[in-house]
Amino acid sequence: MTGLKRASAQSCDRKSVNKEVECNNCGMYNLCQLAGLDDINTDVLDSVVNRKKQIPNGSILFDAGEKFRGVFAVKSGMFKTVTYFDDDREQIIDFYLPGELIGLDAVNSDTYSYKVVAMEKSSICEMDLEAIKNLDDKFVDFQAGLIHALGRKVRMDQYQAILISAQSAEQRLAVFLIGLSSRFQAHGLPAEEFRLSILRKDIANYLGLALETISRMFKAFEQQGLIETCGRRVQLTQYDELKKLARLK
Amino acid sequence: MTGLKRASAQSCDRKSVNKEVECNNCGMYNLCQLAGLDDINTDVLDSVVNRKKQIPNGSILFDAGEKFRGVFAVKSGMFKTVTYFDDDREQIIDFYLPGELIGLDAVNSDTYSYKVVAMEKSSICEMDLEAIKNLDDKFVDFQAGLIHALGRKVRMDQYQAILISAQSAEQRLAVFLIGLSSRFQAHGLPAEEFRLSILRKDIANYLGLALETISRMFKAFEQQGLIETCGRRVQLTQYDELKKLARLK
DNA sequence: CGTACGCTTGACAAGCTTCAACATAAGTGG
DNA sequence: CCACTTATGTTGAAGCTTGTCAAGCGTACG
Repeated sequence: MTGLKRASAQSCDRKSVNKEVECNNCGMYNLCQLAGLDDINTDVLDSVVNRKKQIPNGSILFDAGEKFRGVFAVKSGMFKTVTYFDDDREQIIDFYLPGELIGLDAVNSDTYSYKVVAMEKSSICEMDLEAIKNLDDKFVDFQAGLIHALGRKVRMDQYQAILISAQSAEQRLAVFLIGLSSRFQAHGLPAEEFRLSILRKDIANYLGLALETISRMFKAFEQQGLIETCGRRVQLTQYDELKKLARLK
Repeated sequence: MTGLKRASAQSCDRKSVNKEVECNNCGMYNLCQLAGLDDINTDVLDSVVNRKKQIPNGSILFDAGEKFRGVFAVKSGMFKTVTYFDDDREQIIDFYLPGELIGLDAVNSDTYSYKVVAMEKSSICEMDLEAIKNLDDKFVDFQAGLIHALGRKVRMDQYQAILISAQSAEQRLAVFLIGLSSRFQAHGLPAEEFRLSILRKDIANYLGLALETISRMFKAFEQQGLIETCGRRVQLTQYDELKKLARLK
């Protein structure tokens, strides 16, 4: 028997962590360049970007209503954005993977509009937008970069939204996994095997399903040979079949 | 018996049309101002904005893959954005109401990424972004306006996405109606009574439910006295109760 | 080693989809 | 303006999917 899952008592690389994103694969890279550095390693950048700050698991990067203080790129780990219903039940808005930008939508407003929580030991780069305004002549191009990034964010969110509203639990979970996979790939990380740091509870919350349904679906996918799991590790062993389930082009 | 619904054979204002948005309530107003006019009625604007162009029902404003040619504001009527699954089933991404901006996310990319269809006789204002680049000194501020608008779009879409993924059909439809209502209100249009130009089929598609379920939910809401309907007209007779169902703050 | 948390599994009930038939409204051509 | 046709919406019955509740297991961590 090959693959991740052996006898359940046997060990596997459960504790493994997803790799961090390379600068040139990061969603902030373009903005970093536009901020004025030709060589990403020069010290010039350090006046604008606070690099690879460590964020412990469970800590809050920022909360709804906090004053805007910059845009963040996930360097490693994973975050979730959260809001609340009238009865204070938590609702997950979005997950953020390495290479993705957090807080973009708050750029020209005063405050952030949601809470951001680290879902594991993570690291981030923080870009100080005030500092960038001082780079006068380059500011127009930097803004154009922001607009481009925001456009991508809108399209990505809409795409995700469609998917979450799929009719069957099977389709929703398939779409969710394919989505994660392609997002890892988009930032140069392994697409068919990764650590899924998201709890069943949070997947269920995000997809609007019961946690038990998620559990059963994972089992069903494994039995169909679509995926293999080992602790938090997930391997998409039949990517194309899973994609067919998701009904995506 | 008061209200919209009388005996079913009786007539009511079925053909009524939603009002058009006033310029100063339109999502494009800020951009129009930033484009350089202090008085919205001056001819200066006409070099940049093609105003109140009529769009017949069912016609395509632009299609996925078409070259970017500007941003649109809905002046009157309603549009839907659409994409397709692998089996060419249509999937609705979003609806656009008077005062809302279409195509913002395509600004610094080459092409549009979805199809936009008029759902009734409508009118739009089109803003030519190339022409705006000529307003050099004002361009930085204009871009800032774009960034602000994009941020709002991201937050609105995320908000909607959360809602659509609500667990029960009842909650989804409640959320959908409240959402429409607040969007009409946001642009100075009547919030508690409006023409719902969206077909059951399209609501179902958008919410990820069967159209029969939508039909039954509408009936249930009417029987609970939450809404009254007459043809395409909808009146939210107990807004607060409906909002409670939607579980929104 | 024990406790807390996350995950799995089973049984049952509720909710939703599907299919089919019908009703109503809108559109078309004489 | 009416008869016809098509599109849209409603309703009922049956069956499947999913949620809920409850119990138990595995894993992580102090």
